[in-house]
Formats: sequence, C-alpha cells, structure tokens
Amino acid sequence: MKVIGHPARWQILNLLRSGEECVCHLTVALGQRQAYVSQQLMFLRRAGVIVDRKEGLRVYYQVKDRRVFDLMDEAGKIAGYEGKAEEEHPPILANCACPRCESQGAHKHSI
Amino acid sequence: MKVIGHPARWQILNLLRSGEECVCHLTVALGQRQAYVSQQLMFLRRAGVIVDRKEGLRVYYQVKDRRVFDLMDEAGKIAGYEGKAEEEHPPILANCACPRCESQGAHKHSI
DNA sequence: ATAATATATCTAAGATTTTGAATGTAGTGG
DNA sequence: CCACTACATTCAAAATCTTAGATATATTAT
Repeated sequence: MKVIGHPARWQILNLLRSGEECVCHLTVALGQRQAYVSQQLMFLRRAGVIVDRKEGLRVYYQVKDRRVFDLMDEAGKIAGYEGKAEEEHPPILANCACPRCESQGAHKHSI
Repeated sequence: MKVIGHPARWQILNLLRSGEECVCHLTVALGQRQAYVSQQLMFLRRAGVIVDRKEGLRVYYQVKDRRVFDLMDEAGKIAGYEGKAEEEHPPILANCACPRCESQGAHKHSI
C-alpha cells in the first residue's frame, strides 16, 4: 500500500506500464541519481511488486502483477487526478543511452 | 494514497463500510484512546476521504466517496489478503455505548 | 453558571522513512 | 589481471510520521 504512495515509486511504476525497462532508462526518465533509483527499485522488488531480469550488464525490471496499474488508475480517479495515466510514459527518451532508446529516434548529431 | 496505508485508518474505513458511525463507536471498535481515533479521523477528514455530521454531542463520520472501498478491495486482492473485507465490520459492539449499539443487543446484565 | 460528556486539537518525544554520499559487486572488453 | 560500465548496497543525516499526554471546545443538563 505505502509502496506506491511515494512519488518516485509511482513514477517508476508508470514507466513500467509499457513493459520492462532497464535501470539506466528509468534513471534518465526520473532525472535522479542512479543510486537513488536503484534504491527505490530495491524497495519495490522487496515488496514483491516488480521483478528483475538480467541481460549482460543491463538489468530490466517489470511489474509482477499488472493489476497494480488498475489500482493506480482507481486511486488516480478517486483523487480527481485528471491526467489519464496511460499517456504519461514516453517509451523513448532523447537523452537515454539504453538499447531501446538508442535504436529509435537517435538523431542527436546536432551541436 | 498513504492515507489508507495505515493500520488504524484502514480499520476505520472498514468500519465505515456499513454506513456512518460515531466517534465513540469507532473508539470502542479500535480499542484505542479517543484522542488517537480523533486524530486519525482528522487526518482522513483533511485528506477529504470522510465527512462529518454533528448531531447533538455526537459526531458521525462517513466516507465521502465509496469508491475507496473498491480501492481497498483491489489492494487487498493484489496483496493476497484472503479475508473478504466485506465481513470485517460488525456493526454492533457489546461494550459500546453509542446509540446504535445501545438500542440493539444490549443484554449485558450477565456477570 | 457549573458540571459532565463527546470530541477535537496541540505539543513533543519516539519511530520510521527518505535521501544523499560513499562504496561494493558483477559482467565485459582489452 | 585491469579497467570500465551498469547497477546494488550500506550508512547516516534529515525529513516525516506516529503516538501519548495534556488540554481545549462544544453541547447538554442541572
């Protein structure tokens, strides 16, 4: 319960709506230090909300039970949080070096 | 969010599933000091989850938006909390002096 | 007005959570 | 083996939350 009642954690979970993401991506998306994000991920992992999958150097996280999203939507609605949650997770970040973001839209050859 | 992620508050909300209850009833039901219960009620009130109605000396509370119960049920299910929430709110307490409890089942003339 | 009852609020100590800083570990490439 | 990268963990200070104790307010009765 209190697991998701935390801004950074809530944000992380929203980012995981579209599927699994690597720590580096989440770090860029949150605009926080890596250690901090890792801490929150540890919290969520220990609470059994997310699971990790290692692939080489990278670690990918995804939610264990997608019903948490329903819960978040419900909570959002009750709190009168108008912004439809489904839209707040841009899967591609311009300044992210993770594989997914690198491959797509990586036209940053400007200045 | 963190509003309901608190044992006493969660309990209070469960007690309010059956409708409005007075503070004295909630106090007996929780087995806590009156001031403590009142504090939690203040918390819930300020968070906009419950509303109060005064009637003479008594103050009755009820939830503002019953969808919080759906939220609680959802959360309970996800957390694997088997006990079906609907059953944990005995409306009548033997040792409660509030009007509702006094009127009914007040046969406590035994030892 | 005084007393009694039901509930509310204030305060501060204690407990917990959050956050930053430093450091540790595990894969990968040279 | 050494260096590097991506991530994890530990530790402690700072912020926040919880709770007990004392006290205040409002309503009713005398």
